Amino acid sequence: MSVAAINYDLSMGRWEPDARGRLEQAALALYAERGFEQTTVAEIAKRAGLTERTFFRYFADKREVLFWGAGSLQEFLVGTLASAPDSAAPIDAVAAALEAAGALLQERREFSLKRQAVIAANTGLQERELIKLASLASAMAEALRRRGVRDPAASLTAEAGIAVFRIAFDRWINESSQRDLPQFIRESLDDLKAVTAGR
Amino acid sequence: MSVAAINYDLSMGRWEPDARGRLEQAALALYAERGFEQTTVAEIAKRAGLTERTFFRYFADKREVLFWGAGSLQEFLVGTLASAPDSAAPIDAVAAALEAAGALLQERREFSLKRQAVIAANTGLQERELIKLASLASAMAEALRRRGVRDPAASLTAEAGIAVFRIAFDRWINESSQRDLPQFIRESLDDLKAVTAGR
DNA sequence: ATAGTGATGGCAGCAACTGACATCACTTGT
DNA sequence: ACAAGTGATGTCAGTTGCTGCCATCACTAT
Repeated sequence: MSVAAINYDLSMGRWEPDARGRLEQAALALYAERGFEQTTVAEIAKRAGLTERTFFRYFADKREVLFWGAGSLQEFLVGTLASAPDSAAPIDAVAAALEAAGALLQERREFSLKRQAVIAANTGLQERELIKLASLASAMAEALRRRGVRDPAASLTAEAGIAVFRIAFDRWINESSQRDLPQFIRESLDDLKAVTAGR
Repeated sequence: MSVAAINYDLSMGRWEPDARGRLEQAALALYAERGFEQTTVAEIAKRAGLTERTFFRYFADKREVLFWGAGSLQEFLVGTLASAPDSAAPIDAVAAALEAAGALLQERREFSLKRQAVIAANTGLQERELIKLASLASAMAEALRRRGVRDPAASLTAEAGIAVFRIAFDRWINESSQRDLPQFIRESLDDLKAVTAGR
């Protein structure tokens, strides 16, 4: 293992900044190299210059380290949704928020590719991703309710939005074409509208 | 603990029939009584008159014991979808299959209530449920493709169907009204159609 | 009877995760 | 400058989920 592959060095003591970030980087690198199951938490911690116990202070479990960004993504979506014009139909407000979020994700395509490859290789990680998406749906449904949308429409709109996002994201990751993620989202929404219209 | 609460007796040797069923019943009972995390696999096995090692021969992990039925549900859905008339629009064929499956679930409402209460109390179990639903969606998408539906439409239709089912099932479980689950599904689909039409 | 077969038990071991407590680096008040 | 305080980290022991390996049991076929 080359020294360059390690993201700490011996001159670091305790209290080196950004322990969480170092753990995230170390985990993603190791999961990508050897696979999720073949990586122990102790190895991640060691690579980050910390101990296993400290890992579990930052992340609830071995999987969560890949999903720390979900929180800020959720905040962004809810915020964008809340500031949409009142005139927008709920489904379009949701789509607009997802497109904006997609534009952000797009800026880190390399990272997204690497991360998704790791997740795709392990069912436990897929489970975690699904519950994060479900959490996003709940948060968006709540934001819609604050806009006066009633249930079940609010929940259905949010769930439909997440379905659209999932399909669009999947195509963005797996198709070599360099098209825009927001563009994929728009197209998927149009497809959903066609499909639910019985076409 | 009363003797009646135990689903084996000392006259049983090895080779008593339906080990899997006994494990399922024991697990659901214990998860409902003390909660999922407070129940050890050893306790489940003991209650079923077996050992921990045997539990893991029947179920891949402690959560899976609650989801054994998902396989047959998936077969049923795919079969029903495959035998829908060619004239039916994809979304309506999916809805019809889901309604038929809902009619089956309805026959065991007590069991469904108990099981959902256990799942609702634990995020790990919710994760597992989500991936089972995602698997259902994949299987339905594949069935649609065999009907000639192309791909983003097939995936989107299946995902939308699962979203409809989730919302309908949730209402069926949590609303005291004794309305039909298939009826909830129809209504949720209508809501989705309205919502995606921009209303 | 004997050998074979499939289900089960027993045991050792690893890794994920947790609680309790010690220790260190840095800050604050005086 | 020094002591007390604070928050992040280390250390260690323990539980539990889960797996591999081999022995054992009940039953079946020849």
